[in-house]
Amino acid sequence: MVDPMMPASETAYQKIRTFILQGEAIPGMQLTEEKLSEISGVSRTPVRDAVRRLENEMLVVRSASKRLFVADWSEGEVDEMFTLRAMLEAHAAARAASRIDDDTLELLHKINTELKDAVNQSSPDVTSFLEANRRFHDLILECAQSPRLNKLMPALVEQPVVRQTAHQYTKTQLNQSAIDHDELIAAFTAKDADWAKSVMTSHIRRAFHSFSMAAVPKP
Amino acid sequence: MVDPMMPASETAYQKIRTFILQGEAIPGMQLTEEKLSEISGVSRTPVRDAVRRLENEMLVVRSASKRLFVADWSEGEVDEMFTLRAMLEAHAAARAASRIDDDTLELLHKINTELKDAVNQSSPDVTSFLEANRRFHDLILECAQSPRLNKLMPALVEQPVVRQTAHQYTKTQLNQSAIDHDELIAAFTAKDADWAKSVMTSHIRRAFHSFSMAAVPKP
DNA sequence: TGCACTTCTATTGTATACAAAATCACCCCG
DNA sequence: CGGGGTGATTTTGTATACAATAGAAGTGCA
Repeated sequence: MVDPMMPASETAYQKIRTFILQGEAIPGMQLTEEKLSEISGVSRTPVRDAVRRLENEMLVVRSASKRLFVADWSEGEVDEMFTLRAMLEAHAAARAASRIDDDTLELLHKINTELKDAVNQSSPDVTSFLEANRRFHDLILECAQSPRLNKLMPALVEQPVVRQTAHQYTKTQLNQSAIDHDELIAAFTAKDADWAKSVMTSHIRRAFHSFSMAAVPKP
Repeated sequence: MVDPMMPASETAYQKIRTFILQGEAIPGMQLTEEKLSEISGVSRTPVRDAVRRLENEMLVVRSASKRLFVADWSEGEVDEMFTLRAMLEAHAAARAASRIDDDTLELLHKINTELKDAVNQSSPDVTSFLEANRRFHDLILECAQSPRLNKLMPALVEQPVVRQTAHQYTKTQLNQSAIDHDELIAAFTAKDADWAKSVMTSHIRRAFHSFSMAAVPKP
């Protein structure tokens, strides 16, 4: 599936990223460049390139003495992340509403159908759900045609804690995402920027509260 | 003033950044790693580190074939940059309003006094103005205590076009900034997040329109 | 002339060796 | 037993050489 002749720095980026997102890495643990080059099978030079990218996504952090660690956030930081993501994705949705074309609308519909299929299994296929969800949001971002927004978003999505708790979501919660997406498509079809913006804001904030409940279940 | 034992990658970062921001670099011109290592006096390895940082600030861009160029934006992109900056800095101001302490308030006041001094010369000292302005906004950002916001902001400030047109601002426009800052301080003193947010939004959007007029003077 | 193909050159990518810096462990002295 | 320093070890930083790739410039053939 992946390009076998991928540059080493890209290999390193993907391997390390997966290592962190899949939860093999413990938040706060140290990552030496040496160790990372073993994990990814390339030398330290491309590893350092990969690490710079991961630093910008805030998946790894650097201590004052330049040592690397797997990121670890407080509850407040996760909250702030969702807040910022809601602001920026809502803005993206508003821009997309003004710029969207019929082909893109159709594609969004197709992706959301796949998302629904992933949910409507006897036990929902969370991996496929996350994959379809990512593609849905990425397409909107692309449609917003804002290079700067594209640069900023990676620092606000795909965080390990969030990914891991996704498996605890109920079918009802996953279905609500599909319903939100349908309403977004309706707003896009009407080319109503305000509507799209509002729906996206609700969508992200609801995701945050679903996450909070899954992460810290009340007894 | 600068640390003489600065790491080479930091030297490279500052030299290249200055090279671009001071307008010695022409938007769209190619930057080879070789050339950059000559400019900064270090080898290509630390240059590559520096370039990664500059890429995130979108001061340099990479073509599909990985060649580097000085960034060059359309009017629409500058507009979008100010819009995003207004959103995020307003959010930062709101957070800061809830968290600010007396020492920080006093410091903000002191910085704004320096800013006013820079403006109230027979011919305003634009360099000092920009310096004080930067410190004022940086302090608010720090006070917002959001690591993520801190990571995002560098991609939205200090753009070459903006810096260069700053020298064309009228004394009235520069003074208006000082007045905005005073009102921000008032909002912070009252710990009124909404007020702070509104003032910051107006402040950034006014700056955008001042910039537009300076950049594209109407006959 | 136009256009494919091939060589050459410019530029980025990677590995490795060594330098610098930070951390750690230990020992000595009080 | 504690504190401070000192040497060893780990880790990051830098330079350099070479490999791989993209772009440019020719070259020959129709």
